[in-house]
Amino acid sequence: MATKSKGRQKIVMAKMREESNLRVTFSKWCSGSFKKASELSTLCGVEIVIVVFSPMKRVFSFGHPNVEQIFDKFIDAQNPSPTNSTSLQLVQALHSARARLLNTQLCELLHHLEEQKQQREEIKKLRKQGQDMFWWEAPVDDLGFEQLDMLKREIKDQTSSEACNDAGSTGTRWV
Amino acid sequence: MATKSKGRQKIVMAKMREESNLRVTFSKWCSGSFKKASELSTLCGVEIVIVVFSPMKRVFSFGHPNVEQIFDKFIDAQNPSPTNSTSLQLVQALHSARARLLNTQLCELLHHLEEQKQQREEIKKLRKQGQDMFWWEAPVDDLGFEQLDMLKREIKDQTSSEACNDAGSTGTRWV
DNA sequence: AGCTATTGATAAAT
DNA sequence: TATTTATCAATAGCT
Repeated sequence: MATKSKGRQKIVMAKMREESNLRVTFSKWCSGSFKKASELSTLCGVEIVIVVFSPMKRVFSFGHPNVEQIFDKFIDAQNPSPTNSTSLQLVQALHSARARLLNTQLCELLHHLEEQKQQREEIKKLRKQGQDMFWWEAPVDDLGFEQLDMLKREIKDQTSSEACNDAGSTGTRWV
Repeated sequence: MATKSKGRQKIVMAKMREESNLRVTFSKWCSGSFKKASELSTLCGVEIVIVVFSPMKRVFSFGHPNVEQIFDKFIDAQNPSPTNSTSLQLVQALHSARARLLNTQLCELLHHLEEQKQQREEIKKLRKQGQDMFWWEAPVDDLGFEQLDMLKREIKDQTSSEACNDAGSTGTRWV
């Protein structure tokens, strides 16, 4: 009898036109990306954080092992003492990304950005259609305003006093 | 004649013992992870940021297209007006990660963390050896204290007033 | 930093 | 939107 499937087929690296496939593809690639990050973390014993804004513009992320710190930090809402500087580290990292791009990727990045300006506008149209959500779009529990406000204050504390010391002690640098 | 290579071999998903391979593996997997993120961004037209702390504890990152915004933001150091909320979005993302882990990954994550406590201690030892650096360890230019202080103030502005509005307008939510 | 033989990831179909 | 299948893509071990 005939084959049950054509198997994986080569695809063009461009914005997917089929909106129905877009959701499935995002789900698969997002999962795959997180898995790869997890494995990189395991193999090399390094810390990694990924943040993705889904096609539905919901923020989705993976982190290891720092997410655990943040988890502990906010699950213990009774004790809002800023003991780590994860948020600050992220800002540092993004900052360093600037320097890295300067050295190696700026031209390439700008090229990609040029190509995708139109594509982003298509996304806005798609978003308006209000599709049913997949698992990765599922809503999560709200913390409310008290926790939000606490988070704000926490960030302020971290960025105002012990920032440099924390950065130094972990071997990271402001670039 | 015999084959030129054994080809890819299966590996155990655990901290690599050979320190010499660790560097190469990190380089390969880091590149692969960034490439995958780039492709996810292209295929699905989504924004993605990756931050990795290398075995040498240097921060390394990839972002698309947000890095460009941050690039512009800090390259234009003469004009410290906070016009976007990228840093805030990152904090939101990490916060949402907490809820996601609650739902699906907490047990698995804690299991991994348990396994890797010893491994992280080995990393500290390795770090002290002061190895030669690979390309991904190359130093980047420093910005100095003025820019650092500006960054701090920028974050404060973003987290103190327009946070909720920004989150709402972009479709993201505090979880 | 390049080469292959393999393993691993995933597009299409169910 | 989970599984299965047939491919494509990433990379471990060498050089």
